[in-house]
Amino acid sequence: MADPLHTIAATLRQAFAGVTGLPADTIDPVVRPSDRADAQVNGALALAKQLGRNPRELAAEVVATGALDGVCSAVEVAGPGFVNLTFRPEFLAAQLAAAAADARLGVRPATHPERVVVDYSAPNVAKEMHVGHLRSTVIGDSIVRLLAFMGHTVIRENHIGDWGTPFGMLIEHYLDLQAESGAAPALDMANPNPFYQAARAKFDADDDFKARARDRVVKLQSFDPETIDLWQRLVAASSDYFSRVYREMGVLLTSDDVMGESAYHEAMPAVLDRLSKAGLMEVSDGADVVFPPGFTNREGQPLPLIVQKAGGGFNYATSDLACVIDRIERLHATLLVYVVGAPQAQHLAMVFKVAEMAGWLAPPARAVHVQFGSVLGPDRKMFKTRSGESVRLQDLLTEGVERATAAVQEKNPELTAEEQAAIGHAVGMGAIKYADLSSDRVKDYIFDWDRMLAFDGNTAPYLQYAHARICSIFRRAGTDRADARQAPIAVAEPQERALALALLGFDAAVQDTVDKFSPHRLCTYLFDLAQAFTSFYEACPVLKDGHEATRAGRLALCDLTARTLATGLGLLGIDAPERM
RNA sequence: GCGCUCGUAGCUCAAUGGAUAGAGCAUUUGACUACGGAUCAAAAGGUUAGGGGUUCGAGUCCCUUCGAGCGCGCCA
Repeated sequence: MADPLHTIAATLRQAFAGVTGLPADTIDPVVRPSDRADAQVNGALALAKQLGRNPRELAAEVVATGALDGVCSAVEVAGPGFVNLTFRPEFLAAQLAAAAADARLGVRPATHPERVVVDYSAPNVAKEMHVGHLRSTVIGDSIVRLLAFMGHTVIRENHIGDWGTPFGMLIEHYLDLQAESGAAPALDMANPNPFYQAARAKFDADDDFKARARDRVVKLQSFDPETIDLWQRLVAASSDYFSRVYREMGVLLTSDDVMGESAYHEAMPAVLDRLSKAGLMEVSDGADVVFPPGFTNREGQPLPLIVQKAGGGFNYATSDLACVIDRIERLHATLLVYVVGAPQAQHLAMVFKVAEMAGWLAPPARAVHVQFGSVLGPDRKMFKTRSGESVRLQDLLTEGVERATAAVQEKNPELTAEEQAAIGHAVGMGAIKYADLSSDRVKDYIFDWDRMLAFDGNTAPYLQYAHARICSIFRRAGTDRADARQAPIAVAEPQERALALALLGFDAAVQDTVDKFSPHRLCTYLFDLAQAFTSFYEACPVLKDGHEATRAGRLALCDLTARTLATGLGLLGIDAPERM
């Protein structure tokens, strides 16, 4: 184990058990980072309370066992019963060596690997990908990478909006265009709004068109071959476009991950059947519904989840339930992760509740709504263009890359245009993603180009710069990175010590991030690490130091820092260029 | 009306129930013939929206008031 806190917690659990007589597996020694020492132990306070003892005495008894003498140079009881720990440099060096030798950099894999479905992005066919899809895509992608890194089997699913009543009018409009031009219309899914809005306008204005559109929906839902073919063209065009955007973003989703609403269409009757057999179905105002407990409407009456509309059609609740069944019974997932905006919280809670009531979602299987807030403009309202339209995702990405590329050109005029473009892409995309990931996802955040692209502060460019500087040291040193990491690391200077402690916190940071599905925790960690590195960089010369052992040890420290930064950024879906 | 989420420095944000609430930006003061200054060192900045409660200990948990955003039966 490369995490000293984790290593020490195991030791202390035994020590507390010996002193208190309690079973070790019920004891949490509560070992935490501290600004007063390398770490602090808080477990004595709670245990003393539980046993009716004096916490300082209990803490002193644990210290007196000498369990920590091998790893700590100072152990002292302070305040009401805290224990402050100072690690021995040799202990830190050994932990660093373990991390450096580990391809996972000390991050422990999951003790119980699972099959996990992550549902994210979910744009709509024949509609724009806009800023509203940014968060689901970026957060979801990071969660996919984190879960996979932990050793879970991750199944990505892109639940695109490819089914439902709008397709009647879209297909009829498509046919109108075809009849007018005499050829298959070109579908520009990078700019689908004119197409969608023209269809919508006809639908609203023209009763005849409206009737055709409704008729077409019926044909679609009964799998009329000609209609399916037309529908397929729309879906394929959009899906191709989505894939292009994902490639540009460096997001893992591909067309193979598409599991749109249409994929569950055939499974929906069985949902009703099974709900009926489970005795959960009721009829309310002509619709078939389930009343999950704990939900009420405006009038304080029980709120139903409608699974079949009064007219006989299904809705998204039905398809979401079919989706739960599919993920559990076909894919054998035990964890369903929904990376969906906060406004869907009640809907998803009701779907999960009904799935539990029906027995589909039963332990160990469970569903988690990884919800997130909105992207706001500088006015603190929903981020819109000046003309009040939603911001196209593509435009946002392009602008970010352009701004970053301009900065790279200014700072590095000596690089080739190709190199500048590649670095600009990494920095611009990284800045956008990092801005989205670095604040608590449940809160809204304000979109601000200047702040996210700043080279100071908690930004992607700052982290990327720290990484690039280390790469620069190795270019200059002419030392092979893999050789450099073999050298023993001495922890002598305060900045070396601070950097060492930061590096050894990687495991805890990743575990915490995954447990809470909160990428901002990893961001905070990486920023702290980068700051510890730059302080070290200022204070501790690597190549200029005269002693060979010091130089080798510091190079090893640099290598581990660079790998930790690159790996951490990678878990966020962000590239770490070697120069910038 | 009910429900969910939020309210922390001038601004943008952190803080698994642990000691003195931390960063960054902006402001002020230092360090440049630089292992890459896209940097570093430091100062200043707070009644954690208000009020109760639980706890050895509360920004965090519970209740309540105020404020903001989003939901609340046949769109998805």
